Amino acid sequence: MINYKPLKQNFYKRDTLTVAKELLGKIIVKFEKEKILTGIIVETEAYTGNNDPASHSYPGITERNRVMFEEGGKIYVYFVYGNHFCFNIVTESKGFGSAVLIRAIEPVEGIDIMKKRRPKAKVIYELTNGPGKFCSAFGINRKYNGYDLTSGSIILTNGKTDADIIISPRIGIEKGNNLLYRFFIRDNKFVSRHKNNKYTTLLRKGI
DNA sequence: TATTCGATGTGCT
DNA sequence: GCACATCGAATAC
Repeated sequence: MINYKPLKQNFYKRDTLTVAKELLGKIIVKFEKEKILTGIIVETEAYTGNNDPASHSYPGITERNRVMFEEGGKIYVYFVYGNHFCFNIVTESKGFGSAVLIRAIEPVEGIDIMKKRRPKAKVIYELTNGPGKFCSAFGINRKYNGYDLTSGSIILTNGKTDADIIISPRIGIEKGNNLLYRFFIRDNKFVSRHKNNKYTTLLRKGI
């Protein structure tokens, strides 16, 4: 088994849009009892502390969004639509109120476990091509809220960085639709499907 | 294949 | 009481 080296906290304590973009291609690793789950991050969304009306942090600190205001490198998990969890990575400095939502990953290790947790998935990409699906496949729930990504049972590590990326409006929100805060890897079949691709912009990663 | 819609729990007004 | 960073079944074509 590979000895994964966690990204350090200074990776997360930067501008949220930069972190959201650079998270593409990174590997998420979850250590379970005698098992390991890994996957490549292929789709993210930024939720900033800069006058972003769609961000949970927008109204200020509450019991739910408290972790968003902590220092970059923490996990923010919340429950949504009565059924699903969403996994976010807190960014920037303490008090800032910002995070990146992980919307989709490409499974690498532990696919047998993911299939057991998502028996309805007919093809591999249905295991993790959406924020709720990813959390279900990885067994992520509210107990991970507030976890430290640099020293716990979930870490990120370096992966590929040479793919093209696409920027678009965020999915499933009403407010802040004008902001191009969604990032995903071009032509990757694990990206969550959605209708409007007409506002997307193509960029080469690293610019 | 594309679009609509119901289920569901919790945070916040 | 209502909105909600979703999913998947049902419906319409």
